[in-house]
Amino acid sequence: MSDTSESWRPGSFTKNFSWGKKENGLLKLHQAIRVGFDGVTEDVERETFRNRVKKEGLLDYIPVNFFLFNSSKGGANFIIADELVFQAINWNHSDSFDKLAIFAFNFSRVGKWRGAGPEQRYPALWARHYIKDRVANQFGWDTKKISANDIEAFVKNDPRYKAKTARKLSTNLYYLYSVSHLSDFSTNRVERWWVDCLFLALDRLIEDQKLDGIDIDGARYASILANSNFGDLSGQRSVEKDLAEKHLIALYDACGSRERFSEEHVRERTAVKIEDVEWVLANDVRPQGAVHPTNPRVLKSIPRACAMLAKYAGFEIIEADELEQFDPDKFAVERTRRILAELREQNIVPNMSAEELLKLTREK
DNA sequence: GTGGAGGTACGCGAGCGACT
DNA sequence: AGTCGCTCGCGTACCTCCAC
Repeated sequence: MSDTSESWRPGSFTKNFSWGKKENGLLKLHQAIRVGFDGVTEDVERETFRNRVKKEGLLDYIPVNFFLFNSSKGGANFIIADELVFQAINWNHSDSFDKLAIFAFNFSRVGKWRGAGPEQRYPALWARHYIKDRVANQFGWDTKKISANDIEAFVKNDPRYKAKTARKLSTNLYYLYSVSHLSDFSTNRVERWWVDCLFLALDRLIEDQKLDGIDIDGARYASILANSNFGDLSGQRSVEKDLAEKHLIALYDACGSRERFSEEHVRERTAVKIEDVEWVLANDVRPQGAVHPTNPRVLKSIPRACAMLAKYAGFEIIEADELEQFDPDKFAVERTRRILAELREQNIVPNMSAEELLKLTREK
């Protein structure tokens, strides 16, 4: 994807979406994914996905050509099960889903399928660059500066934009940004949707390379993520996010990257990584949360089977019920209390004064 | 001005026959 | 057997028009 050879094409983005009421956000995309995958987080044939979705009178092109990832196996075209699909299937529609989805759109890597032109693999480069070059780098994520006119001026003035018209594309994109809460990307805190974006970006980057016959191993996850402009595309950058990134990459790798959705793979992986593990079949099939002890905002929803692997990677597990109304501050307080109680139980008492301790920490 | 419906032109690739 | 070139159909890209 070098800059000089890039060609920005609108594709069917100048077509109308019928997203419905503005307050519903990207609900129709959420519905299309659930219907297209028939509620199962497993790769599905593109043809099957489209037929299911069309039968329900839902959108088809826009989801498959802009939001999801296409790959082929044995000559057939598939839509792969990735983080966006996992979130759509396991949680009801929410603002968080919309933010993850709009990130996927801006990330603009949707793979290949039979009959697709080469530029369709990166279908929304105009959006990707608008976010990275204009919104992140020029506006510093002051999203109030985004408007249809600004988008139009941006694409029209770029020689890489190759289409006869720009108005419809600009109004469509502006509409999409306003309904999907892009304005929340200005936060410098780590939030649930951002954590999901990171997993999604890795899913897509790895699959994109796989299309060219390149396998990416865990040691390269950090560098491919950095080269993909994930930082700029996922919102305001911050130290908290940079620190979280390291832990999340480790978690992603530990859970087996995209294999995390296959219980069979996770089971084998767990047996290899952890000795004497006892596999307990749970009645509850809902995903769980993995929290990093250094920052309870680093909370990732993971398939239930991955719990052991997440623990192995240094995360703590929280139950599906807790996940819904998880409060990071409360978690931090309770965790400290628990650790102190454990220390007390083991008769471990401080042998220095508070003043001495403070002096020690200041010198570090 | 903007979202939505419908329409059409066009390009790509599958399929097939002709020729080497 | 391999490859070249042509046709055809489908999917896609983009347009116009309409309602509000």
